[in-house]
Amino acid sequence: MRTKAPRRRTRAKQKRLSPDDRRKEFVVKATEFFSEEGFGGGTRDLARRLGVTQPLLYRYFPSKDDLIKEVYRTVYLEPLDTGWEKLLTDRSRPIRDRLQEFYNAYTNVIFDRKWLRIYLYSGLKGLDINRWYVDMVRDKILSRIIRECRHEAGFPVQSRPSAAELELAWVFHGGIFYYGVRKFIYGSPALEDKEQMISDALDAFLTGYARVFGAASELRLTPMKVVG
Amino acid sequence: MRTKAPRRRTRAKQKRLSPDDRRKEFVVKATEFFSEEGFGGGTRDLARRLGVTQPLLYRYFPSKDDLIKEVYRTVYLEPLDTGWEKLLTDRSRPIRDRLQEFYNAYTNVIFDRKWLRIYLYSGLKGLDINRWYVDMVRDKILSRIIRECRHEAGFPVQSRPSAAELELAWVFHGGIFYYGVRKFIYGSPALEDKEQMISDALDAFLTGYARVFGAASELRLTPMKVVG
DNA sequence: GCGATTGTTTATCGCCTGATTACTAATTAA
DNA sequence: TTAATTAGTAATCAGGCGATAAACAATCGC
Repeated sequence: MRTKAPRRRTRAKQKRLSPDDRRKEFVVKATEFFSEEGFGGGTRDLARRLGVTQPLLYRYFPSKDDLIKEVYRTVYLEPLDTGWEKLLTDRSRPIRDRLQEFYNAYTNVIFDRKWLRIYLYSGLKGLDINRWYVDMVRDKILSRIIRECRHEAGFPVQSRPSAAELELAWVFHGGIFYYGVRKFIYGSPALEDKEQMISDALDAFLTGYARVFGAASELRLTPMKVVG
Repeated sequence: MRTKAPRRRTRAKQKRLSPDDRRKEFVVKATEFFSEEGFGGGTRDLARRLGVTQPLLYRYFPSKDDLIKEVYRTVYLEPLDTGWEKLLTDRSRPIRDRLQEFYNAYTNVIFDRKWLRIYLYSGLKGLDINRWYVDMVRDKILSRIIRECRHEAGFPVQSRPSAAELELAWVFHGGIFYYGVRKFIYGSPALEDKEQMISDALDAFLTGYARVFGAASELRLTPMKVVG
């Protein structure tokens, strides 16, 4: 049916990239594609966006699902682990500075439309990788933050953070996370400079932590001090 | 298999409900179905779950999309507007009590697997109804909370809340919201009693608000009654 | 140059999807 | 009882899906 026979017409499409480059290009573009369309997006649409034909995808990935797994891998694992743990535990600096710098850096990574959308999609699918990520945040970030808070307050740090402490840290962390969701997924107008938001949230968290857990006893006491 | 026809072999499936009942049943079950499967879920699977055949859906809804719209409507609009605004602005009670009670009630509604999942799916789709909901939270809940905080602190309340104030309220609100996401979508173990979490988050928010925007001494942050 | 290798496309398969039509049978009114 | 109405089903359509096989064409070793 096509204008096939008469002229040679080398199709402009054919680029014949090296396998490695192709593969990387596929994963990068697939990440953009699936982050917008969801993982229900079709392989034909994806191929069209890539400027190649659909079966070519199957030369590089055995199945759509394998491609998706690679997308998860690059989204979740690649941008992580950039020395954040050391940053958080460097007690030569004030805890507030450390937390501000950490959350500046952390949000520079995750406050990205692609990242956030893929994260939410995978969360809705109930994927293991999502549970792994949540556990990682709890164990590598929040638990550490609480330990630093306890150290700052003169509490014993060898004991595990209490459920209530962890929960308050989660609310703080989740509140910051939700700022990104509002801005980059809901398209809500960003009401303020990101670092200012983090600074204010940090103030609230640190003073709140001191208020809720800063009583003399390590046992959970309801805050009894009535201010003024 | 009713006691109706002795021989006839009436198929057990046929129930012939009244149109109103059927329709309502369809919407309710469709909400459950789509909340789990996402809106990419198939009409045949939905029909199977309903115990009817797939074409019957099209007798009650012109298209799958119309059914989905009805699902949104019942999820978003039905459980809302239960006198929360009055609760928030009742200045005969301490602001902390009001906020605690409000968030207890609010989370009783939205901390529901169905609700949260549909909310997130619709957010990822970028639907108008989602933007409407976010605007509603901002204008009807957060702005009001800030106004009460300002009143409590002796600030002028006629001026609009500043962007920074609104942002701090969003972080607080989003942190609470994210608790529900963690618990009901990610299946993360709920670390603590919900109302205790709200109480602690409230302490952090109110203390933080006072620290960031005003003199802490002028805010009454803790409940009157002292819990042993 | 030439053949071998391999990146890329064309054509297609089987299955599933949303939606429609024509029929069946339960209910209602006379 | 009987005829009209309508809830519900069986059969099916056109199109899209993921995936495969075979044909084509760009590159590389020689």
